[in-house]
Amino acid sequence: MDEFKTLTDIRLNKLDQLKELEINPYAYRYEITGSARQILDDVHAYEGKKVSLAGRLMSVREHGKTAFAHLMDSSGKIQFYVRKDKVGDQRYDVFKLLDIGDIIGIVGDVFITRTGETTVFIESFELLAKSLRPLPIVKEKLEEGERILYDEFTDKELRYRQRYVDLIVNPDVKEVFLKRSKITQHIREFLLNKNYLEVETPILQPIYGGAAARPFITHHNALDIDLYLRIADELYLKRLIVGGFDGVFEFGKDFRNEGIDRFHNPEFTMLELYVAYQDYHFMMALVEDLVVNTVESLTGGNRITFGEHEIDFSTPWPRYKMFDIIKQYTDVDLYQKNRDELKAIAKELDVEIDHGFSAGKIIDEIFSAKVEPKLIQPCFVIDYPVELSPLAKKHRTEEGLVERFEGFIAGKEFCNAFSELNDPLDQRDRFEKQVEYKKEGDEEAHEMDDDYIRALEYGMPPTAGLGIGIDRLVMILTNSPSIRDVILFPHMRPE
RNA sequence: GAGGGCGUAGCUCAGUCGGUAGAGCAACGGCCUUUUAAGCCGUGGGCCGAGAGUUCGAGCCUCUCCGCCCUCACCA
Repeated sequence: MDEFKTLTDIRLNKLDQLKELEINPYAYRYEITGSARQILDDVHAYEGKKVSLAGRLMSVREHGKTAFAHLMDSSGKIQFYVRKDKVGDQRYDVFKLLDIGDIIGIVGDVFITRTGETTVFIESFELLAKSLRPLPIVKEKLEEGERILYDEFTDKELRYRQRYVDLIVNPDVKEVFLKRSKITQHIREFLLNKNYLEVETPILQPIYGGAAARPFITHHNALDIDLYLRIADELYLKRLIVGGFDGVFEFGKDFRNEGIDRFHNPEFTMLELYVAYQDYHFMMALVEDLVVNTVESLTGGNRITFGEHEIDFSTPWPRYKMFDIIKQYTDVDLYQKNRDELKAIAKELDVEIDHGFSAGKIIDEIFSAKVEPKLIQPCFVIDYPVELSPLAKKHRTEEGLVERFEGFIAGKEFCNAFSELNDPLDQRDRFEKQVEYKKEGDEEAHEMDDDYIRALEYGMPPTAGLGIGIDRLVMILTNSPSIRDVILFPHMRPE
């Protein structure tokens, strides 16, 4: 065998040998009767019965003219036992040409070995797809109920670039993405049950808006115009409220041209929701309801472990006014302070700020540095400075503030919502201010959106709006320290 | 964008003071008919991330580049 240099060469040679035996190494279909999980969960019902399974060969322990092996299907791993005198000499030779990683189908009777493991004693098997690349071999041992892993596939770069391998050999990874799917499905059903309408709005937008971020730019050839990949769905969804829908939501991919770290991926999933005739108080209650419901559906309770923290989702979650909570953590009252005073306070508190920052931006910086990391248990921070929120409605009683809240869990923002600004004249003023900020060099400031103003001029009912960062929420609910652990194919530099 | 860490066999990792590249698992050959990190005997496998430099000699020292991770900054 020394003419074969690599493991893939050896497998290619086996492929040739199989073809010589007139075995198609890439079969067309295979009839199965169930899953590994079903059998393992109900051994007594299956014991002595014939089953047919298909999946990936994950381990082989040969013992002369017999072998024990594990087959893994989408539900889990199950052991099977193959014996030369059972499958026949020729087929046993074929079995020896199989490799870990091959996709095979098996037929046999369920029994329990004398060490107590549920096993399929196979009478026949079929190769369904030959694997040409060696999988990482992860071995595990059960010791006092603990699962001990040996040679676990841990290289993060390989795991993210070759997620398919990660999913094959690291069962916990699959678990996270099953949970992610359950979470979004649950949220969707929750909202549909409340009669909100799921809609789709443009990803390619001539004017981007709805958030403060730098966009990706693309080009439409036939029209010869630049378009932006959306940074938010907001302005389109509110046009739909103008159009007469009372409640709409969208699970949307947003794209922001910013740095990448363990909390940021260039494309990410945002749930946005708009409800006519409601305000931000209604929306806070809705968020509590939605999140608590989701946690319950996932865990059966209302507590979750995230890193070193125990998160308790019991409602009601505290509502902290932004200036109150800043005062609580810094002993400084920022309300009604002007920009120069705020600059001095920031310096005093050791919070770095740029020269161009507005008063609102300085307040936000102080909040982010001194308060946000402390907000471990679920809570809402409410009533933000108007400059930070060009799309939010003026506070009904507090001067200079808007009716906005952000939700925090484990020291990170996971949602943002407000009573939506529906006064077209005020909105035009706000946009004009944003345009000024932009001229002064704020790359994240809004552009003027004349069509959006036009829509508001026709009249938009009082509306409450919400955005939830789905990736962030999934991180918390799956105890994942990095956003890359909850995105199947996180962004990577090209190989 | 700045700072720190890492990159050695398919996987997980050693590699001393600069002196011929190592282990376990996987693979290959042999033995073994209820094993389970199966076991025993034997064998092969490397562009040491890439390139340049210092040196008689570089996996190791220096520089440049590439990729990943962490922290910070910007953001959700």
